[in-house]
Amino acid sequence: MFRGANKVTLDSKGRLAVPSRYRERIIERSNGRLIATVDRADRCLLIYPLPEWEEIELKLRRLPTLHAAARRLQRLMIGHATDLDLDGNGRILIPPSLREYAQLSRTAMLIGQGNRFELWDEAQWNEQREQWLKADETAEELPPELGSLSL
Amino acid sequence: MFRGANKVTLDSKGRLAVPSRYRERIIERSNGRLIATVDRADRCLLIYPLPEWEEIELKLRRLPTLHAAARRLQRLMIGHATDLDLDGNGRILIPPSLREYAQLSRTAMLIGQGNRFELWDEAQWNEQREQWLKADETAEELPPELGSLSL
DNA sequence: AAAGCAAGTGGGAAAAAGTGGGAACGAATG
DNA sequence: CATTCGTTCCCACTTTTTCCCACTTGCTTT
Repeated sequence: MFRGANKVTLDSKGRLAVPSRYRERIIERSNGRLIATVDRADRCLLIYPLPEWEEIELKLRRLPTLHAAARRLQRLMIGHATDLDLDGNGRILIPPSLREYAQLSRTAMLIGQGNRFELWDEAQWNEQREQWLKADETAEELPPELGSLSL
Repeated sequence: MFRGANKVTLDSKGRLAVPSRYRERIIERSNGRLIATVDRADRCLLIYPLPEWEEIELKLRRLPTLHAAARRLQRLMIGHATDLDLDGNGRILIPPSLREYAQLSRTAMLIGQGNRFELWDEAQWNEQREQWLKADETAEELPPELGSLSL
């Protein structure tokens, strides 16, 4: 699975070199085919190997179409899902609309998150991280699954 | 299936170039025949490959005719359903009545939603999207399928 | 410390996609 | 019956995208 935080650069055409240590795994898992979509809560992108995404898309499509919140989720996630293929140099091309959504400038962070990556603009990633660290978790109400978590 | 958000333009004759990555699939699925109709809730159009639409029409027609809401849905959806054929250049012609309904200007967004597309005026799509993102989902009543969804 | 290799970066050329205009065909009306 | 309006089909141009090649940078090894 994917782990770790990587500083990456988007060139003038919007291309992003996937760190080489992930490439082999991506190619064997999905023949280099990835899907990027938007994150609902944060201004970042989610990048899945195609088979992982297909499972998620199936779950989303089974939700009731007449339910407003479900429809919103479908529109955001399936509506923004875009195919990205690794090119001959191990790069992917982030299309302008997604680049805009995540407010990506030249330097970005590619974060391994298990079955997917998250792609953040570097500045926003750093800012968010500081905020997460500051938040005093003990003061908050934790859902039961979290309270019993042992790290 | 269809995914992704595409900026498209309607020319002065009302023609819309379907992004090439979808064309092959549309042609093999329905020989280039599409059906457009109106969305019940939002000012946008729904565009289905003919076979997909036929299933939906069947479902709609099976709804109880005496139920007022069902009757409304039938009248709106079946009543506005219009044949659209891909022309030699991969374009479809959006008829004036549908263009009006969705308040389509020159630039529009074609959104893949699994078995169909949605066609929005660009400005309205952007506006709606911002609202959806602002909406705090956690504050709402989510159906059980949504609450346990793991993305 | 230098050389070699691997990874990352940039640019250019070829191909494909998108756009607009015009001509031909058909229908409708005077 | 002729003319005009509207629609459809087709061709040509422009823009965008994709693919490929070459250079740079930084690490590793000797």
